[in-house]
Amino acid sequence: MSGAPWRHPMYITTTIPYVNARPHLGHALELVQADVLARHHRRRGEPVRFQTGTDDNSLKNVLAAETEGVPVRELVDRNAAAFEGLRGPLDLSFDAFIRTSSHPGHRAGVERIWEATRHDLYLRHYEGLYCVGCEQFYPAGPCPDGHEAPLQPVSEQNWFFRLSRYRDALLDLIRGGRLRIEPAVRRNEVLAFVEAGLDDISVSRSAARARGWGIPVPGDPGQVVYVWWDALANYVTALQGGDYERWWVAEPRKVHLMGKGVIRFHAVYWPAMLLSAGRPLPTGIFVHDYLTAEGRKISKSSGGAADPVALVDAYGVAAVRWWLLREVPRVGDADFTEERLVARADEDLANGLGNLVNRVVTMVHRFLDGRVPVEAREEEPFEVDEAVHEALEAFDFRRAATAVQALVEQANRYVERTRPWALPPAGQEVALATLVHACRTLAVQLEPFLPTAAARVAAAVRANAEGRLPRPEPLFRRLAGSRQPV
RNA sequence: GGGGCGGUAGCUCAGCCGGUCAGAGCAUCGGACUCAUAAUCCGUGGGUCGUGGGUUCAAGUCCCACCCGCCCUACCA
Repeated sequence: MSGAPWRHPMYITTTIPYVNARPHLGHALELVQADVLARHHRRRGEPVRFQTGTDDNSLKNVLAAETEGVPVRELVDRNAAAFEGLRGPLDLSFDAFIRTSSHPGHRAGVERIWEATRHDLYLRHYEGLYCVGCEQFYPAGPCPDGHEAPLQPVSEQNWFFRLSRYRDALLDLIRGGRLRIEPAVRRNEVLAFVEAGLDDISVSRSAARARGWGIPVPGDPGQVVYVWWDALANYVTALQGGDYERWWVAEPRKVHLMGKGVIRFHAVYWPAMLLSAGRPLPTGIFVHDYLTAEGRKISKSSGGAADPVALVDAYGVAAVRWWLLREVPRVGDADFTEERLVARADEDLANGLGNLVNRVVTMVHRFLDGRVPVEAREEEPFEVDEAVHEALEAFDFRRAATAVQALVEQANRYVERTRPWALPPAGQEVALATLVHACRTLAVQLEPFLPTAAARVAAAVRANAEGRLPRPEPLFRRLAGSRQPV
């Protein structure tokens, strides 16, 4: 047996948003969180698949296209491209981007799952009030979410799924921890919901009402598959060939990230669907809360303040990612303001990290002719690896980012304590070698959070062929006062 | 209607099983330093821990009621 430790593979997904509009900061939050997890686990040597994408088949897309007066295909393509285009500006490292309307294996995959759950499907005549906004039926109006569109009276034959029979199995899974739901508040919510008893759910819609958009029900072309049934399946349909075995069956960790609004679909419907189909289940569900922007709910009308690309253009990707990671609590909504973004970036990145690297490198040049005597290093405990790992295991991105920031503060205190400029040459070597080491550690620790900035830090403290550090240059400019609000 | 979460210094928040838990960061004020992006480091002030009861030798920390904000769920017609 080889002594190499086994590295637990990890499959990380975000939800696939419907694309009736361009992405906003809330989408960026989920993507960046997933990205941090992906990079963190890759760094630990674990195989990672990080997948995201778009739900193209939602009826809301059809309605948005009608409102705009453009073909659905065109609107969906355009907005899906905007989501995929987040990759560059936000420094995302997803391995796969699935679009439910065009992924080569998706439709066939949905059809297979449909067949596999057929023993739990039955036709039932249904009359009810349908809210287009929620894509859901309600016994009576008005729509609890306050969608403006009036509820439509609908009378049709639909396919129903015997969700009711999975109550006990779901409770066992969640209580037993095989399906981990974080934070605990959300877990309790799901348990309460399931304990109260589950009704069978409708999993198809008439094709006419869906304007022919979506995936036809196998053997019943008059119906299309309920969009959630379709969308949830992406987590497995995107896994083609051996990928399905590798990332879904061979017991990797499988973690779904999502906003609190869609927890029921992921923690109840989706596991039940998989149980019915005889397929393996996800192992973890992490639920984040919502963002508001300048005190208001984020919506299409809230304007540029919530446009992640505009924010990156104005302030840089480091500032945007850092705000999302350092200021958003694990539990509870968070209010985004440009003021907070600027303050946090200047405080932590410019005055903290950037200034630290700059002062260290400057001293190396002034006192040591740019050379770093590595063997002289003092064993300062600049260790945060464990703290970061523990925080990320708990999906506590803020605690993890704070742990990295603590290293910056530690190093700055070390400078004040040792005062290298007042030391004799031998002492300067020790102090500066120690500090350069701290900066290199920082570059490593920062990578999952701010990959590009981390690379700049690494380059700033990397010796060239002659063993010299590059000339110091500011790594982060101060943002306060330097930019017009978005 | 039922269930749950939150209400702690000006601001954002930590405080798990009750006893240095009255804290951190920012902001304010004072000091130090000069290597650095007028950056950094040290220290100070400030709070009846939502309200009112209760349990206890001892309660932000447990119990009850109420007020405020929010979430989930249901629909009592």
